[in-house]
Amino acid sequence: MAAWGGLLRSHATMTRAMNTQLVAEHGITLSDYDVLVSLANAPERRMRRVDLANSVVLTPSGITRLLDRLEAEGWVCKHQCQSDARVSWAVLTDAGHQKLLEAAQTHHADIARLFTDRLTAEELDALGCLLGRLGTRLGAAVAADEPAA
Amino acid sequence: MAAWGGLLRSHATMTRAMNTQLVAEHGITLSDYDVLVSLANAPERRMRRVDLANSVVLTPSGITRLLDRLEAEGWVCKHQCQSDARVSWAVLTDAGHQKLLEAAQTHHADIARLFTDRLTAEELDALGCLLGRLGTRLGAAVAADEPAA
DNA sequence: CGGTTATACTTGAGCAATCAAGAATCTATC
DNA sequence: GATAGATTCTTGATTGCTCAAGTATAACCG
Repeated sequence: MAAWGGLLRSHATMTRAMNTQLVAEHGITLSDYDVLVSLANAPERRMRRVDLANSVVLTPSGITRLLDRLEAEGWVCKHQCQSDARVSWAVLTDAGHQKLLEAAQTHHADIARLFTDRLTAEELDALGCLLGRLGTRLGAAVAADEPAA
Repeated sequence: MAAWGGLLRSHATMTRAMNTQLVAEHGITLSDYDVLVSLANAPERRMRRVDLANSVVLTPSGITRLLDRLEAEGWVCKHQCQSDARVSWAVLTDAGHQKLLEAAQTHHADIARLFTDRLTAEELDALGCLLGRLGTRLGAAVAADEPAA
């Protein structure tokens, strides 16, 4: 129970700080950033919108609107799938990748500052492990999807 | 870094599940619930709006609008402070307390199910401890508008 | 085939939270 | 005791997301 409270509070506080900083310094939200990261790590730097939604924990419509913004900025472009006319790929552009690298610099520094200033490497490791298990297992159980992609 | 990703994902997934459940079963959001809990735990079941905002990590205006909803439902009432005309107490009504108890039942069960099904008591304890430290320490550092760079 | 069902995505309406700005009140200083 | 600066709270405009509904395509199956 304390863990839940802690999770709620620490997440809310951190997320707010991170988001504010990203918006102020780079003009993107934390969700935007996460999408850019997901795309950058994806093969050929592209993902189906559905998978993207799953990856950053947003609804399909949320992704549509988020990508609208990113497309308007030229960081992502839409590409129709050949074999399945329903799916449209979200493809990270070079400009988008550039933007990501740019944002990552300060963002990584912020993360490091927030975490490593307050927890030891061991604790961090333990935390990552616990949260990782919670997140993935939970995703499967609750969202009732995601075969551990 | 993995910890941050894990935190983001696990929180997003859990929060969504919890919020959906609370809305569906009790017609309140997770923030609403947290406010009710904070008030219930406060001395005389009342808090200043500023402190409430701090407690659930919302902006002052966010609290105003949230309390508007709660007041409309009769779960909270506004009470002017005698000694300082600026502050208005948010006071938990009996109906509000009743509502909280009602919601807590299923909510606690959900929390327990999500956590204890996936982590041992020891792990839970460790997680709570780590997150607690992150949350509180962070709150002080970042909320104080710590300059970037 | 043709019909049903499932999947991928978009759109309109709505909502909760944010920021920016403002009103009211307290506190400190001269 | 007036004036300047905090502090508490509210309001208007905007944002990012959700839900519900809709379109279009694919897959299954008689």
